[in-house]
Amino acid sequence: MSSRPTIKEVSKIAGVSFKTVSRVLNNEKHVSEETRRRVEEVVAQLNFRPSHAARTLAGRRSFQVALLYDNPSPYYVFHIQAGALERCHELGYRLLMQPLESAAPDLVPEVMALVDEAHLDGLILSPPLTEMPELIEALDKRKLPYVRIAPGLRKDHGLATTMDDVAAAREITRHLIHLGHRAIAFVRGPESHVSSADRLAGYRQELEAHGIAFDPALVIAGDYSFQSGGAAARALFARAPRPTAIFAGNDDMAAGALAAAHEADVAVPEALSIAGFDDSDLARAVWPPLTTIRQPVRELAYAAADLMLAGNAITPQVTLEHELKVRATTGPAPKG
Amino acid sequence: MSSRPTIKEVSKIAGVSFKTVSRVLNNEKHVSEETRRRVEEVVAQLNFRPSHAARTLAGRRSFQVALLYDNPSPYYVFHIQAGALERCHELGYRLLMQPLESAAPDLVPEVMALVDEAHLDGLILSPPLTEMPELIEALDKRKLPYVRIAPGLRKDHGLATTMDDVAAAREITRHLIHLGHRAIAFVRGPESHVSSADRLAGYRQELEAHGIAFDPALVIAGDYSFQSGGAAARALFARAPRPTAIFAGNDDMAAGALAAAHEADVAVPEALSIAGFDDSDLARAVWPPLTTIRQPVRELAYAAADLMLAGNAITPQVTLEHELKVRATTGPAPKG
DNA sequence: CCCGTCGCTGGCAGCGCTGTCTAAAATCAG
DNA sequence: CTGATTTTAGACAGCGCTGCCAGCGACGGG
Repeated sequence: MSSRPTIKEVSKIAGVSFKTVSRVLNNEKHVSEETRRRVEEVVAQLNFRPSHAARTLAGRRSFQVALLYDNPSPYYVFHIQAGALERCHELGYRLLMQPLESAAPDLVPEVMALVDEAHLDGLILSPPLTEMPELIEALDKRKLPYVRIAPGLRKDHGLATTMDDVAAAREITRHLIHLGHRAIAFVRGPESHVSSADRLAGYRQELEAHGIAFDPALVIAGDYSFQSGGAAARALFARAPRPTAIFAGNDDMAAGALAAAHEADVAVPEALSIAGFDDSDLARAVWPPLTTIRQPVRELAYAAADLMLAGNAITPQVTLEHELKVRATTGPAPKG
Repeated sequence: MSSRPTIKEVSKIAGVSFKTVSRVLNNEKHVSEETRRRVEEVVAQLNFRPSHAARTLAGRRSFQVALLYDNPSPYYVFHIQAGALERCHELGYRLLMQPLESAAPDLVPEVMALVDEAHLDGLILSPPLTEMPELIEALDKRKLPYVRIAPGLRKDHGLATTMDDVAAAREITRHLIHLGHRAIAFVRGPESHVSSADRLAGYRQELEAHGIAFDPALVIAGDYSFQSGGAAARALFARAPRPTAIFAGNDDMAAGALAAAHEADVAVPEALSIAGFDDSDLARAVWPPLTTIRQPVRELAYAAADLMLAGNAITPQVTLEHELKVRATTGPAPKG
């Protein structure tokens, strides 16, 4: 570990006080153009980067935020990470990825310890951590800035980026209805995610808007996993008459249902239509490719970081557009 | 942002000097049992966590390492992250996830700037960053500790965790040969990953060990993406006679080939066997589920962090076991 | 022509710890 | 029981920055 240059060495070479170098680094005013240029030259020449630890210790900001997650989906985590990382990087912030167990009894103290230890300037919460009342409360009490990615947004509370799950679910349900389906099953996600409830609500609303009675027996509980999608489909296949379409609350479960259909020799989409939600990598990798809703995961995270670190207070909530992706797992309802 | 407790407050309550608290926190000796207990009590009671920034600045260690990656696969990144994060957490280290572009001209200065800025204690490199000579050289010169995850290991240079790609590729090729396949195509990955070359070598070796001539025409270039797997399969389907098996260098490409087979109405595994490599989430999500090699991605990363932060110098290289997962995309070669 | 103001710059304390040195108490050898 | 050593503890500097305050020359209003 060779010795790294410090701000003092830079100042010596540039022939100014080290305080002036600090000003240049922090883009403060009251530095003449001439001086600024000279300092910047030396900084570039030495490839100098100020010590993050020292700035954190001396200043009131750490330029460090954490993204809290508790999600088993590689796809989801990878993309929110990418989006948040990008915006943080652009704004000169560092991002700590922090997996957590939302059910752990010491969740709040754990988070607080992390905040203290790292002097965090803010927190980005992803589902289901967006829905932990004790956490939100503790954050508010501590006046710690935070954004929530894709929460239910029932109470429009604090900074958040989201998409309209209800509208999206209605859209894909409508797509199915327009194809002639009437017996449409819904595989819901875990209770802990408000998105599951929202998608269920959208499904139900659209059904009723078309005069189709909502049938609770057609709603099967899943947990957003591939396995649970397969199990749900198998349960549905055991019924007569079989529903002609399955709308799964996410792509993993839809892929599970699709695999179950293949296994049971149910032709998709001829005998059964399947729709997912998320447009994860999986949606394009299975056969036939899944009809689904594109959720702008990466953009949601990018906007979240932006909102917290560079946002104006005028628009505390940002809603991003989803998009119905009609692919090959949905088709006209079979006759009869 | 309420005020966090400091080491001085802890020391005041415990009735010792703050230096003694520091000793307890760092598990140094020369502290009486009695004193240690008392201090630990106060620490727990206040939920005190020492300021990472201050320790970094004052000490010679930052308890901070970064995991460098340049990989488009959510699955891969998610799992190395999980493994590395777990071991780092256990050892009291913080992990920075740092995406990078391995082809960028300023890769080395970028990394060095990161190291300086964060006072990093070490680096975990994942493919293809494990194979950048300038990076390795710069790291060596700076005497910065690093581990490489799954490099080629041709020159056994420095710390590394790896698996035997050659042997694994031989194994799965053997499985295909035992099923009666003779015309086995191979879809290779990008040049930048040594794993592609290793897997190709294993494929070739096993072929020749069974007296099957290696046919360069049966090797199609891919880039580890789903698309490239599909393209390779379509190119193969245009040939007569068609190979009876395709061994793809990773699961994404295998899934692409599988989708192409479905599209072209080629029955898998009856008319065509397909094998992948990695045992990613995808392998179980497609239909039929893929025969593949389980690569212990998470364990590789866990071991890497362990090697660098807690390892002994005696075993600088760790090789982890792979496992052949025979699922449903491979079957007896069609007669004819 | 003096004093207030503004733009630019430097001086200095201090953020919360660790490293090192030193002092006091406890332990041990002879 | 004395001198040497070890264990335990505190004092203090200083890591590399930022925040705050002071200084200094230029400029302008009265």
